[in-house]
Amino acid sequence: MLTRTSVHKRPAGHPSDHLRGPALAFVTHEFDSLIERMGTTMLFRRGSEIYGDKEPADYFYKLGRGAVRTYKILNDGRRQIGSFYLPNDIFGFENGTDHTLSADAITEAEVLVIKRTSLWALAEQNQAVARRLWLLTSHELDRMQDHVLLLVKNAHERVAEFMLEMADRLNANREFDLPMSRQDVADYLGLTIETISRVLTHLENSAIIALPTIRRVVIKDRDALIRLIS
Amino acid sequence: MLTRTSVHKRPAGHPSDHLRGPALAFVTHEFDSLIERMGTTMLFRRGSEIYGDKEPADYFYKLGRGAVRTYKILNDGRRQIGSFYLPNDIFGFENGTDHTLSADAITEAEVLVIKRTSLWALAEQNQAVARRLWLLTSHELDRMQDHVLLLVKNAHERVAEFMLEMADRLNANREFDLPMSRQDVADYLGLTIETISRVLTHLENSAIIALPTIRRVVIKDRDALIRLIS
DNA sequence: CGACCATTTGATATGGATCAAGCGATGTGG
DNA sequence: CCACATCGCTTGATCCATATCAAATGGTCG
Repeated sequence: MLTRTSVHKRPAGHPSDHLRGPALAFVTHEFDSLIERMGTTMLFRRGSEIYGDKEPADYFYKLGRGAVRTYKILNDGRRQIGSFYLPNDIFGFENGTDHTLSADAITEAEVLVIKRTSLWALAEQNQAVARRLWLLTSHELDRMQDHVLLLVKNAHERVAEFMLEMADRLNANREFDLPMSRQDVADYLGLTIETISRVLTHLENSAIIALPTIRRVVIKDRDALIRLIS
Repeated sequence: MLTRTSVHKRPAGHPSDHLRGPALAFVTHEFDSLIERMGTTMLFRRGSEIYGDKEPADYFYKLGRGAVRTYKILNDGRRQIGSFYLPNDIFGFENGTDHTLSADAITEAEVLVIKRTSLWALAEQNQAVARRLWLLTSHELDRMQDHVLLLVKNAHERVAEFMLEMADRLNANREFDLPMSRQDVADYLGLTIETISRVLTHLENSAIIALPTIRRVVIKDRDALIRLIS
Protein backbone atom coordinates (compact mmCIF):
# COMPACT_ATOMS: atom_id res chain seq x y z
CA MET A 1 0.00 0.00 0.00
CA LEU A 2 1.06 3.51 -0.71
CA THR A 3 1.96 5.79 2.11
CA ARG A 4 1.31 9.45 2.35
CA THR A 5 4.64 10.50 3.79
CA SER A 6 6.23 11.07 0.44
CA VAL A 7 3.59 13.57 -0.44
CA HIS A 8 4.60 16.55 1.62
CA LYS A 9 7.95 17.85 0.57
CA ARG A 10 7.73 20.76 -1.76
CA PRO A 11 7.72 24.39 -0.73
CA ALA A 12 4.27 25.78 -0.16
CA GLY A 13 2.22 26.12 -3.25
CA HIS A 14 -0.47 28.56 -2.31
CA PRO A 15 -1.76 30.86 -5.02
CA SER A 16 -0.16 33.88 -3.46
CA ASP A 17 3.14 32.26 -2.76
CA HIS A 18 5.19 33.45 -5.60
CA LEU A 19 3.86 36.91 -4.94
CA ARG A 20 5.81 37.43 -1.80
CA GLY A 21 7.45 40.71 -0.88
CA PRO A 22 7.63 43.48 -3.47
CA ALA A 23 5.72 41.48 -6.07
CA LEU A 24 2.76 41.09 -3.75
CA ALA A 25 2.89 44.73 -2.74
CA PHE A 26 2.84 45.72 -6.36
CA VAL A 27 -0.12 43.55 -7.17
CA THR A 28 -2.03 44.75 -4.14
CA HIS A 29 -1.45 48.35 -5.02
CA GLU A 30 -2.26 47.81 -8.64
CA PHE A 31 -5.45 46.02 -7.74
CA ASP A 32 -6.51 48.72 -5.32
CA SER A 33 -6.02 51.55 -7.78
CA LEU A 34 -7.74 49.51 -10.45
CA ILE A 35 -10.88 49.03 -8.47
CA GLU A 36 -10.78 52.60 -7.33
CA ARG A 37 -10.90 53.69 -10.95
CA MET A 38 -13.61 51.17 -11.77
CA GLY A 39 -15.87 51.85 -8.82
CA THR A 40 -18.08 54.55 -7.42
CA THR A 41 -17.97 55.79 -3.86
CA MET A 42 -21.28 55.73 -2.05
CA LEU A 43 -22.35 56.86 1.39
CA PHE A 44 -24.62 54.64 3.44
CA ARG A 45 -26.44 55.93 6.49
CA ARG A 46 -26.27 54.07 9.78
CA GLY A 47 -28.53 51.04 9.50
CA SER A 48 -29.16 51.27 5.76
CA GLU A 49 -29.00 48.19 3.58
CA ILE A 50 -26.10 47.74 1.19
CA TYR A 51 -27.45 44.58 -0.38
CA GLY A 52 -30.17 42.12 0.46
CA ASP A 53 -30.38 38.42 0.94
CA LYS A 54 -31.20 36.71 -2.38
CA GLU A 55 -30.42 39.75 -4.47
CA PRO A 56 -28.18 39.09 -7.45
CA ALA A 57 -24.60 39.80 -6.52
CA ASP A 58 -23.74 42.22 -9.28
CA TYR A 59 -21.28 44.24 -7.25
CA PHE A 60 -18.62 43.91 -4.70
CA TYR A 61 -17.52 46.47 -2.22
CA LYS A 62 -14.56 48.03 -0.52
CA LEU A 63 -15.18 49.77 2.77
CA GLY A 64 -13.52 53.15 3.14
CA ARG A 65 -14.89 54.45 6.40
CA GLY A 66 -17.29 53.04 8.99
CA ALA A 67 -18.34 49.47 9.66
CA VAL A 68 -20.53 46.91 7.92
CA ARG A 69 -22.16 43.65 8.98
CA THR A 70 -23.44 40.75 6.89
CA TYR A 71 -26.22 38.68 8.37
CA LYS A 72 -29.07 36.32 7.85
CA ILE A 73 -32.40 36.24 9.62
CA LEU A 74 -33.16 32.69 10.71
CA ASN A 75 -36.57 31.09 10.57
CA ASP A 76 -37.17 31.75 14.28
CA GLY A 77 -36.45 35.45 13.87
CA ARG A 78 -32.95 35.38 15.31
CA ARG A 79 -30.30 37.20 13.35
CA GLN A 80 -26.96 35.53 12.74
CA ILE A 81 -24.15 37.89 11.79
CA GLY A 82 -21.70 36.30 9.36
CA SER A 83 -18.95 38.90 9.38
CA PHE A 84 -18.04 42.39 10.37
CA TYR A 85 -16.12 44.51 7.90
CA LEU A 86 -13.81 47.34 8.88
CA PRO A 87 -12.05 50.04 6.83
CA ASN A 88 -10.16 48.68 3.80
CA ASP A 89 -11.93 45.34 3.96
CA ILE A 90 -13.41 44.06 0.72
CA PHE A 91 -16.77 42.35 1.00
CA GLY A 92 -19.62 40.99 -1.07
CA PHE A 93 -17.34 38.06 -1.87
CA GLU A 94 -18.93 35.74 0.57
CA ASN A 95 -20.96 33.89 -2.02
CA GLY A 96 -21.90 33.22 -5.62
CA THR A 97 -24.28 35.01 -7.97
CA ASP A 98 -26.98 35.58 -5.44
CA HIS A 99 -26.18 36.89 -2.02
CA THR A 100 -26.92 34.43 0.75
CA LEU A 101 -26.48 37.07 3.43
CA SER A 102 -27.64 40.66 3.62
CA ALA A 103 -25.26 43.51 4.34
CA ASP A 104 -25.93 46.79 6.08
CA ALA A 105 -24.05 49.71 7.51
CA ILE A 106 -23.46 49.57 11.26
CA THR A 107 -22.27 53.16 11.33
CA GLU A 108 -22.30 55.69 8.53
CA ALA A 109 -20.19 54.01 5.89
CA GLU A 110 -18.28 55.16 2.85
CA VAL A 111 -18.20 52.32 0.40
CA LEU A 112 -16.53 51.85 -2.95
CA VAL A 113 -18.92 49.92 -5.20
CA ILE A 114 -17.46 47.95 -8.11
CA LYS A 115 -19.39 46.13 -10.80
CA ARG A 116 -18.50 42.45 -10.86
CA THR A 117 -18.80 42.02 -14.58
CA SER A 118 -16.20 44.68 -15.30
CA LEU A 119 -13.77 43.22 -12.84
CA TRP A 120 -14.43 39.77 -14.11
CA ALA A 121 -13.77 40.86 -17.68
CA LEU A 122 -10.53 42.34 -16.47
CA ALA A 123 -9.56 39.13 -14.73
CA GLU A 124 -9.98 37.32 -18.05
CA GLN A 125 -7.02 39.26 -19.39
CA ASN A 126 -5.01 39.96 -16.30
CA GLN A 127 -3.60 37.11 -14.29
CA ALA A 128 -2.78 39.34 -11.35
CA VAL A 129 -6.40 40.38 -11.02
CA ALA A 130 -7.67 36.83 -11.31
CA ARG A 131 -5.19 35.76 -8.65
CA ARG A 132 -6.29 38.58 -6.43
CA LEU A 133 -9.93 37.61 -6.67
CA TRP A 134 -9.05 34.11 -5.70
CA LEU A 135 -7.00 35.33 -2.78
CA LEU A 136 -9.84 37.46 -1.48
CA THR A 137 -12.19 34.51 -1.57
CA SER A 138 -9.60 32.39 0.14
CA HIS A 139 -9.24 34.90 2.98
CA GLU A 140 -12.97 35.03 3.40
CA LEU A 141 -12.90 31.26 3.68
CA ASP A 142 -10.22 31.38 6.37
CA ARG A 143 -12.30 33.82 8.32
CA MET A 144 -15.43 31.70 8.04
CA GLN A 145 -13.47 28.67 9.22
CA ASP A 146 -12.37 30.56 12.30
CA HIS A 147 -15.97 31.52 12.90
CA VAL A 148 -16.99 27.85 12.91
CA LEU A 149 -14.32 27.08 15.48
CA LEU A 150 -15.45 30.06 17.54
CA LEU A 151 -19.06 28.93 17.67
CA VAL A 152 -18.30 25.67 19.42
CA LYS A 153 -16.48 27.33 22.32
CA ASN A 154 -18.02 28.55 25.56
CA ALA A 155 -19.21 32.08 26.17
CA HIS A 156 -16.04 33.34 27.89
CA GLU A 157 -13.84 31.97 25.15
CA ARG A 158 -15.99 33.45 22.41
CA VAL A 159 -15.99 36.90 23.94
CA ALA A 160 -12.27 36.85 24.71
CA GLU A 161 -11.46 35.74 21.18
CA PHE A 162 -13.74 38.39 19.76
CA MET A 163 -12.03 41.16 21.69
CA LEU A 164 -8.60 40.00 20.57
CA GLU A 165 -9.80 39.78 16.98
CA MET A 166 -11.21 43.30 17.11
CA ALA A 167 -8.08 44.73 18.70
CA ASP A 168 -6.05 43.11 15.95
CA ARG A 169 -8.24 44.20 13.07
CA LEU A 170 -8.51 47.74 14.40
CA ASN A 171 -4.72 47.85 14.76
CA ALA A 172 -5.15 48.60 18.42
CA ASN A 173 -2.66 47.50 20.95
CA ARG A 174 -4.59 48.17 24.09
CA GLU A 175 -7.51 50.44 23.45
CA PHE A 176 -10.20 50.70 20.81
CA ASP A 177 -13.83 51.60 20.17
CA LEU A 178 -16.16 48.83 19.16
CA PRO A 179 -18.09 49.99 16.14
CA MET A 180 -20.99 47.65 16.92
CA SER A 181 -23.60 47.28 19.66
CA ARG A 182 -23.80 44.50 22.24
CA GLN A 183 -26.63 42.99 20.24
CA ASP A 184 -24.38 42.81 17.18
CA VAL A 185 -21.68 41.10 19.19
CA ALA A 186 -24.24 38.65 20.55
CA ASP A 187 -25.57 37.85 17.07
CA TYR A 188 -22.06 37.31 15.79
CA LEU A 189 -21.04 35.03 18.62
CA GLY A 190 -24.29 33.07 18.75
CA LEU A 191 -25.06 34.23 22.30
CA THR A 192 -27.61 36.54 23.90
CA ILE A 193 -27.02 40.15 24.78
CA GLU A 194 -27.39 39.29 28.47
CA THR A 195 -24.62 36.72 28.26
CA ILE A 196 -22.33 39.19 26.48
CA SER A 197 -23.00 41.72 29.19
CA ARG A 198 -22.35 39.30 32.01
CA VAL A 199 -19.12 38.04 30.49
CA LEU A 200 -17.88 41.61 29.95
CA THR A 201 -18.71 42.51 33.54
CA HIS A 202 -16.84 39.45 34.68
CA LEU A 203 -13.79 40.30 32.56
CA GLU A 204 -13.88 43.82 33.95
CA ASN A 205 -14.14 42.59 37.54
CA SER A 206 -11.18 40.31 36.88
CA ALA A 207 -9.16 43.34 35.73
CA ILE A 208 -8.63 41.76 32.33
CA ILE A 209 -10.35 44.54 30.44
CA ALA A 210 -11.80 47.94 31.27
CA LEU A 211 -14.85 49.54 29.69
CA PRO A 212 -14.51 53.30 30.23
CA THR A 213 -17.52 53.95 28.02
CA ILE A 214 -20.03 51.58 26.53
CA ARG A 215 -18.18 51.24 23.23
CA ARG A 216 -14.61 51.67 24.41
CA VAL A 217 -12.53 48.65 25.36
CA VAL A 218 -9.17 48.70 27.14
CA ILE A 219 -7.22 45.48 27.18
CA LYS A 220 -5.50 45.51 30.54
CA ASP A 221 -4.20 41.96 30.57
CA ARG A 222 -3.77 40.57 27.09
CA ASP A 223 -2.12 37.40 28.36
CA ALA A 224 -5.13 36.62 30.49
CA LEU A 225 -7.34 37.01 27.42
CA ILE A 226 -5.09 34.74 25.43
CA ARG A 227 -5.11 32.24 28.24
CA LEU A 228 -8.91 32.29 28.21
CA ILE A 229 -9.07 31.17 24.62
CA SER A 230 -6.03 28.93 25.18
CA MET B 1 -28.87 26.17 2.49
CA LEU B 2 -29.50 22.53 2.03
CA THR B 3 -29.26 22.68 -1.66
CA ARG B 4 -25.51 22.81 -1.57
CA THR B 5 -24.04 19.58 -2.68
CA SER B 6 -20.73 18.18 -3.62
CA VAL B 7 -18.07 20.45 -4.94
CA HIS B 8 -18.85 19.40 -8.43
CA LYS B 9 -22.38 20.56 -8.54
CA ARG B 10 -22.40 24.18 -9.39
CA PRO B 11 -24.71 26.09 -7.05
CA ALA B 12 -26.96 28.40 -8.97
CA GLY B 13 -25.63 31.81 -9.50
CA HIS B 14 -21.93 31.71 -9.12
CA PRO B 15 -19.63 34.31 -10.73
CA SER B 16 -18.76 31.79 -13.37
CA ASP B 17 -22.33 31.59 -14.43
CA HIS B 18 -21.80 32.95 -17.83
CA LEU B 19 -20.27 29.55 -18.46
CA ARG B 20 -23.65 27.91 -18.46
CA GLY B 21 -24.50 24.74 -20.33
CA PRO B 22 -22.03 23.16 -22.72
CA ALA B 23 -19.28 25.63 -21.90
CA LEU B 24 -19.26 24.74 -18.23
CA ALA B 25 -19.56 21.05 -18.95
CA PHE B 26 -16.55 21.32 -21.16
CA VAL B 27 -14.56 23.19 -18.55
CA THR B 28 -15.47 20.77 -15.81
CA HIS B 29 -14.57 17.80 -17.90
CA GLU B 30 -11.38 19.37 -19.13
CA PHE B 31 -10.37 20.26 -15.61
CA ASP B 32 -11.09 16.79 -14.31
CA SER B 33 -9.08 15.05 -16.96
CA LEU B 34 -6.29 17.57 -16.51
CA ILE B 35 -5.91 16.88 -12.83
CA GLU B 36 -6.23 13.18 -13.43
CA ARG B 37 -3.23 13.36 -15.71
CA MET B 38 -1.32 15.57 -13.30
CA GLY B 39 -2.01 13.65 -10.12
CA THR B 40 -1.18 10.35 -8.52
CA THR B 41 -3.74 8.02 -7.01
CA MET B 42 -3.04 6.97 -3.46
CA LEU B 43 -4.79 4.65 -1.09
CA PHE B 44 -5.31 5.67 2.52
CA ARG B 45 -6.31 3.19 5.18
CA ARG B 46 -9.25 3.84 7.47
CA GLY B 47 -8.15 6.43 10.03
CA SER B 48 -4.86 7.34 8.38
CA GLU B 49 -3.83 10.94 8.05
CA ILE B 50 -3.90 12.60 4.64
CA TYR B 51 -2.41 15.85 5.83
CA GLY B 52 -1.75 17.45 9.17
CA ASP B 53 -2.64 20.69 10.82
CA LYS B 54 0.11 23.28 10.14
CA GLU B 55 1.75 21.30 7.38
CA PRO B 56 2.45 23.27 4.22
CA ALA B 57 -0.40 22.85 1.77
CA ASP B 58 1.57 21.65 -1.22
CA TYR B 59 -1.10 19.43 -2.66
CA PHE B 60 -4.75 19.25 -3.15
CA TYR B 61 -6.87 16.19 -3.43
CA LYS B 62 -9.74 14.64 -5.24
CA LEU B 63 -11.56 11.83 -3.51
CA GLY B 64 -12.30 8.83 -5.68
CA ARG B 65 -13.69 6.32 -3.24
CA GLY B 66 -14.40 6.42 0.50
CA ALA B 67 -14.89 9.36 2.83
CA VAL B 68 -12.63 11.98 4.37
CA ARG B 69 -12.99 14.40 7.27
CA THR B 70 -11.09 17.59 8.06
CA TYR B 71 -10.85 18.57 11.68
CA LYS B 72 -9.08 20.47 14.36
CA ILE B 73 -8.37 19.42 17.93
CA LEU B 74 -9.34 22.21 20.30
CA ASN B 75 -7.40 23.20 23.38
CA ASP B 76 -9.77 21.25 25.63
CA GLY B 77 -9.27 18.06 23.63
CA ARG B 78 -12.55 18.22 21.75
CA ARG B 79 -12.38 17.63 18.04
CA GLN B 80 -14.26 19.91 15.69
CA ILE B 81 -14.89 18.50 12.24
CA GLY B 82 -14.81 21.16 9.54
CA SER B 83 -16.10 19.19 6.58
CA PHE B 84 -16.83 15.74 5.30
CA TYR B 85 -15.79 14.89 1.76
CA LEU B 86 -17.48 12.29 -0.38
CA PRO B 87 -16.55 10.71 -3.72
CA ASN B 88 -15.67 13.27 -6.44
CA ASP B 89 -15.26 16.06 -3.92
CA ILE B 90 -12.09 18.09 -4.16
CA PHE B 91 -10.49 19.07 -0.87
CA GLY B 92 -7.36 20.59 0.60
CA PHE B 93 -8.66 23.93 -0.66
CA GLU B 94 -9.95 25.06 2.64
CA ASN B 95 -7.05 27.37 3.40
CA GLY B 96 -3.93 29.19 2.37
CA THR B 97 -0.30 28.17 2.44
CA ASP B 98 -0.45 26.07 5.55
CA HIS B 99 -3.27 23.76 6.43
CA THR B 100 -5.30 24.98 9.36
CA LEU B 101 -7.17 21.70 9.66
CA SER B 102 -5.98 18.12 9.49
CA ALA B 103 -7.53 15.61 7.12
CA ASP B 104 -7.89 11.89 7.53
CA ALA B 105 -9.66 8.98 5.93
CA ILE B 106 -12.91 7.94 7.60
CA THR B 107 -13.07 4.76 5.57
CA GLU B 108 -10.49 3.35 3.22
CA ALA B 109 -10.09 6.11 0.68
CA GLU B 110 -8.75 6.32 -2.84
CA VAL B 111 -7.43 9.81 -3.35
CA LEU B 112 -6.01 11.59 -6.35
CA VAL B 113 -3.15 13.79 -5.17
CA ILE B 114 -2.23 16.82 -7.27
CA LYS B 115 0.72 19.10 -6.78
CA ARG B 116 -0.42 22.67 -6.26
CA THR B 117 2.52 24.27 -8.01
CA SER B 118 1.90 22.39 -11.25
CA LEU B 119 -1.75 23.27 -11.27
CA TRP B 120 -0.98 26.84 -10.42
CA ALA B 121 1.49 27.07 -13.26
CA LEU B 122 -1.21 25.78 -15.55
CA ALA B 123 -3.67 28.35 -14.25
CA GLU B 124 -1.24 31.06 -15.27
CA GLN B 125 -1.77 30.12 -18.88
CA ASN B 126 -5.26 28.76 -18.87
CA GLN B 127 -8.12 30.98 -17.82
CA ALA B 128 -10.49 28.06 -17.50
CA VAL B 129 -8.25 26.44 -14.91
CA ALA B 130 -7.83 29.67 -12.96
CA ARG B 131 -11.57 30.16 -12.95
CA ARG B 132 -12.07 26.62 -11.79
CA LEU B 133 -9.71 27.07 -8.86
CA TRP B 134 -11.58 30.16 -7.80
CA LEU B 135 -14.88 28.34 -8.11
CA LEU B 136 -13.69 25.50 -5.91
CA THR B 137 -12.61 27.92 -3.20
CA SER B 138 -15.88 29.75 -3.50
CA HIS B 139 -17.88 26.55 -3.05
CA GLU B 140 -15.86 25.71 0.00
CA LEU B 141 -16.73 29.14 1.34
CA ASP B 142 -20.43 28.56 0.73
CA ARG B 143 -20.21 25.33 2.61
CA MET B 144 -18.42 26.91 5.54
CA GLN B 145 -21.03 29.64 5.67
CA ASP B 146 -23.77 27.03 5.89
CA HIS B 147 -21.84 25.38 8.68
CA VAL B 148 -21.83 28.61 10.68
CA LEU B 149 -25.59 28.91 10.29
CA LEU B 150 -26.00 25.28 11.29
CA LEU B 151 -24.04 25.69 14.51
CA VAL B 152 -26.41 28.27 15.96
CA LYS B 153 -29.48 26.04 15.60
CA ASN B 154 -30.82 23.59 18.16
CA ALA B 155 -29.96 19.90 18.24
CA HIS B 156 -33.02 18.68 16.33
CA GLU B 157 -32.51 21.20 13.59
CA ARG B 158 -28.84 20.39 13.26
CA VAL B 159 -29.42 16.67 12.96
CA ALA B 160 -32.34 17.06 10.53
CA GLU B 161 -30.31 19.36 8.35
CA PHE B 162 -27.35 17.02 8.45
CA MET B 163 -29.44 14.07 7.30
CA LEU B 164 -30.90 16.05 4.41
CA GLU B 165 -27.46 17.26 3.43
CA MET B 166 -26.08 13.72 3.45
CA ALA B 167 -28.99 12.35 1.43
CA ASP B 168 -28.44 15.09 -1.10
CA ARG B 169 -24.69 14.68 -1.35
CA LEU B 170 -24.93 10.91 -1.57
CA ASN B 171 -27.54 11.30 -4.32
CA ALA B 172 -29.92 9.31 -2.22
CA ASN B 173 -33.60 9.91 -2.38
CA ARG B 174 -34.70 7.91 0.62
CA GLU B 175 -31.99 5.58 1.77
CA PHE B 176 -28.28 5.78 2.30
CA ASP B 177 -25.39 4.61 4.44
CA LEU B 178 -23.64 7.16 6.59
CA PRO B 179 -19.91 6.77 6.04
CA MET B 180 -19.14 8.22 9.47
CA SER B 181 -19.68 7.25 13.10
CA ARG B 182 -22.02 8.94 15.56
CA GLN B 183 -18.97 10.56 17.14
CA ASP B 184 -18.05 12.10 13.79
CA VAL B 185 -21.55 13.44 13.37
CA ALA B 186 -21.43 14.87 16.89
CA ASP B 187 -18.08 16.55 16.25
CA TYR B 188 -19.35 18.03 13.02
CA LEU B 189 -22.55 19.37 14.54
CA GLY B 190 -20.95 20.64 17.75
CA LEU B 191 -23.01 18.26 19.92
CA THR B 192 -22.26 15.17 22.00
CA ILE B 193 -22.70 11.63 20.84
CA GLU B 194 -25.44 11.14 23.43
CA THR B 195 -27.44 14.04 22.04
CA ILE B 196 -27.07 12.70 18.49
CA SER B 197 -28.28 9.33 19.65
CA ARG B 198 -31.26 10.75 21.49
CA VAL B 199 -32.32 12.93 18.59
CA LEU B 200 -32.06 10.01 16.18
CA THR B 201 -34.14 7.84 18.48
CA HIS B 202 -36.71 10.59 18.68
CA LEU B 203 -36.82 10.98 14.90
CA GLU B 204 -37.23 7.24 14.55
CA ASN B 205 -40.04 7.13 17.14
CA SER B 206 -41.76 9.94 15.25
CA ALA B 207 -41.61 7.82 12.08
CA ILE B 208 -39.60 10.52 10.32
CA ILE B 209 -36.61 8.28 9.69
CA ALA B 210 -35.77 4.62 10.15
CA LEU B 211 -32.40 3.18 11.13
CA PRO B 212 -32.37 -0.44 9.93
CA THR B 213 -28.69 -0.77 10.82
CA ILE B 214 -26.39 1.54 12.69
CA ARG B 215 -25.08 3.24 9.57
CA ARG B 216 -28.11 3.02 7.33
CA VAL B 217 -30.67 5.83 7.24
CA VAL B 218 -34.09 5.72 5.61
CA ILE B 219 -35.88 9.00 5.19
CA LYS B 220 -39.53 8.11 5.68
CA ASP B 221 -40.95 11.62 5.87
CA ARG B 222 -38.79 14.14 4.10
CA ASP B 223 -41.32 16.93 4.55
CA ALA B 224 -41.22 16.48 8.30
CA LEU B 225 -37.44 16.78 8.19
CA ILE B 226 -37.68 19.91 6.11
CA ARG B 227 -40.25 21.30 8.49
CA LEU B 228 -37.87 20.66 11.37
CA ILE B 229 -35.22 22.89 9.91
CA SER B 230 -37.97 25.28 8.72
C1' DC C 1 -18.61 -17.91 22.88
C1' DG C 2 -16.30 -13.98 24.77
C1' DA C 3 -14.12 -9.48 24.42
C1' DC C 4 -14.30 -5.12 22.74
C1' DC C 5 -16.00 -1.02 21.01
C1' DA C 6 -19.93 1.80 19.43
C1' DT C 7 -24.30 3.12 20.55
C1' DT C 8 -28.32 3.75 23.38
C1' DT C 9 -30.66 4.85 27.51
C1' DG C 10 -31.12 6.80 32.13
C1' DA C 11 -30.16 10.17 35.94
C1' DT C 12 -28.35 14.39 37.14
C1' DA C 13 -25.79 18.78 36.53
C1' DT C 14 -25.03 23.14 34.41
C1' DG C 15 -24.14 26.98 31.12
C1' DG C 16 -26.53 30.02 28.87
C1' DA C 17 -31.43 31.41 27.63
C1' DT C 18 -35.42 33.58 29.07
C1' DC C 19 -38.17 36.60 31.67
C1' DA C 20 -38.26 40.65 34.38
C1' DA C 21 -36.68 44.72 36.53
C1' DG C 22 -33.41 48.45 37.13
C1' DC C 23 -30.06 51.78 35.46
C1' DG C 24 -27.59 55.16 32.81
C1' DA C 25 -26.78 57.84 28.79
C1' DT C 26 -28.84 60.62 25.27
C1' DG C 27 -32.26 63.36 23.36
C1' DT C 28 -36.65 66.21 23.27
C1' DG C 29 -40.19 69.34 24.43
C1' DG C 30 -41.74 72.53 27.74
C1' DC D 1 -32.07 73.98 31.90
C1' DC D 2 -34.81 70.63 33.66
C1' DA D 3 -38.41 66.68 33.51
C1' DC D 4 -39.26 62.97 31.20
C1' DA D 5 -39.15 59.52 27.53
C1' DT D 6 -36.39 56.35 25.06
C1' DC D 7 -33.00 53.19 24.08
C1' DG D 8 -29.20 50.29 25.01
C1' DC D 9 -27.18 47.95 28.59
C1' DT D 10 -26.76 45.59 33.09
C1' DT D 11 -28.28 42.74 36.81
C1' DG D 12 -31.20 39.30 39.05
C1' DA D 13 -34.19 35.06 39.27
C1' DT D 14 -35.59 31.09 37.14
C1' DC D 15 -35.82 27.70 33.45
C1' DC D 16 -34.42 24.47 30.02
C1' DA D 17 -31.62 22.24 26.41
C1' DT D 18 -27.78 19.89 26.22
C1' DA D 19 -23.67 18.15 28.69
C1' DT D 20 -21.94 14.97 31.81
C1' DC D 21 -21.65 10.81 34.28
C1' DA D 22 -23.00 6.09 34.53
C1' DA D 23 -24.87 1.83 33.12
C1' DA D 24 -26.99 -1.29 29.82
C1' DT D 25 -27.28 -3.06 25.19
C1' DG D 26 -25.87 -4.46 20.78
C1' DG D 27 -22.92 -5.43 16.98
C1' DT D 28 -18.44 -7.26 15.26
C1' DC D 29 -14.60 -10.06 15.11
C1' DG D 30 -11.31 -13.13 17.03
